[in-house]
This record gives sequence, structure tokens and C-alpha cells, in this order.
Amino acid sequence: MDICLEKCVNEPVVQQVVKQLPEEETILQIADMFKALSDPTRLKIVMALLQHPELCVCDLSVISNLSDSAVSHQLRMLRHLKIVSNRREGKIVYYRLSDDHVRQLVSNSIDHAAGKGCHL
Amino acid sequence: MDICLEKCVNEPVVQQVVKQLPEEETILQIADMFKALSDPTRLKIVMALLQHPELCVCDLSVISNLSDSAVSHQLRMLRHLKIVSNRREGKIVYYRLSDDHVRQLVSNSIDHAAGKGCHL
DNA sequence: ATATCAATTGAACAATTGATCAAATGTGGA
DNA sequence: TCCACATTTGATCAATTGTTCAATTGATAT
Repeated sequence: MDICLEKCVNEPVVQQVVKQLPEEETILQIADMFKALSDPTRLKIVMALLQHPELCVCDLSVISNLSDSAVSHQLRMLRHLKIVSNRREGKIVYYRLSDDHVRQLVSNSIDHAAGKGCHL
Repeated sequence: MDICLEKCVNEPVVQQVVKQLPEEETILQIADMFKALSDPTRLKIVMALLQHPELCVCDLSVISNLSDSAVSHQLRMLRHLKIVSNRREGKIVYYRLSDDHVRQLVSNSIDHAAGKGCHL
């Protein structure tokens, strides 16, 4: 028994917290979303798409100062996480944010970082 | 010159986007915040603290189903990122969320995942 | 068909991460 | 003091990550 007594474990509090926690599946989903935004390169890509509705891979590679390949790899991940969508026009593939939730999430974070606080 | 022409690079659009992007420093900061929440274990810890204002390491290890040590390591990271604060009471150390922004961030994400959409 | 350009892909590699274990703090009680 | 407990820390190791390079795909024009 390596549990602390009385004030700690086995109290109703712990049971209640566990019960009210979102399902494991949901937690993994949300964590994935955060993971997508946890890399500076990807975050910059998303921020760029926040300011301009559509950008091609080439543009994004210039903006993020990275090789086309590197950007494409990251876009692939963002695509699989349903965070960006793409559209081909001739040789060029345009990317855009596909999720309004991400838009809000990142937007809020920028505001917060800028010290502006929330903006309801 | 490995840049795509006309519609792509060197357009004012790219310049403008780059200019409007937050500073590198800020981007790194925000990415770190997301990184803190990108691991299911840490996310669960934060979610638990979202539901109960203060929990000790031992509680959190039970809730997250992890060893004390593992939890402590994660709490250390969250502490350094200023996401949680702690308070010692005798042998027991209580942790709490130190940042309202994180509270909102995670709370919003849960709502979104629950299909409730935004709640302005 | 060939050439060219935008984008994607796969392999390889260094760098980072998260869990585990053992040892070390710090705290209160006998 | 010595002991037990809650927590922290350092070291290690497997797994994951992000980038680079080379090769490939898709599309347009000649």
C-alpha cells in the first residue's frame, strides 16, 4: 500500500474527479490537437493561415523559412489532424484552415500572449 | 532561384503575412504552452485540476494512473511553464492551476470536443 | 515525348521526449 | 535521534519527433 492516507487518496474527491474526467478517447483527441500546435514551425504555418485564408506550400516555406519538403511534411500532419485542408489549382496546392476551433484557439492564445486578455 | 513565380512567392501577400506574424519569441512561448498540453498524461493532470482546485501529487498519480515519480516529473515541467503552482502543507504538496488562460483553453477544448461548439 | 516546376514521399539521422528505477530530499512523529 | 512517508531528482533507455536529402508524383507547356 503506497498510498497516502486520510487527506489524500481514496477520498471521494479523487473518485469524483476521475468520474468527471472526459473519456480517454476524448483526452487523446484534444491532446493531438494541442500537439499539432506545439511545434513552432506548425504554429507559424497555422498563424500565417489565420491571417491569409489561402496560401500555397511555396509561400508557406518562405514564410516559415523552411524547405518545401519540411513544410510539406508538417502540412501532412496538420492535414491528417483535420486542421488544414488543401485545394489544387494547376501545379499549385493551396492550404487553408479547416477548423474554426483551431482558429479561435490560436487567436485567443495570441491575444493572451499580447497581454490583451480575453475578448468576449 | 527556386521560387515559384507570379501567384506564389514575392507577392506582397507573403511580405504582409510575415510582417503581421507575432514575434519569434512570442511564437515559441505559445508553442510551449501548447506543448505542455499535448501529452495525454499532462492534459489529464490539468483537466483534473480544472475540476478540483487543489490536488496533491499522490492524488494525481492515482487519477492519472501513473507512478509518483512520473507525475512529479510532469508537474515539474508544468511548473516551469508556469501552468501550475504548488503549496506545501506538511509532507503533502498541493498543486493548482496558476493560469486562467490555460483554464479557459482546456475548458473550451473540452466543450468543443463534446460537440457543444463555441459558447460566447 | 520531354522539360520544368510545385508538391509529396520515404529513408536516415540527430535531437527530444516520457517512463522507470534508484537514490536523495524534506517533513512530522515516535 | 531514527523512522516512515510524500515528493523530488538524476540517470538511463526506448520511442517519438523534426529536418534533410534524394527520388517521385502531378500538372502544364513546348
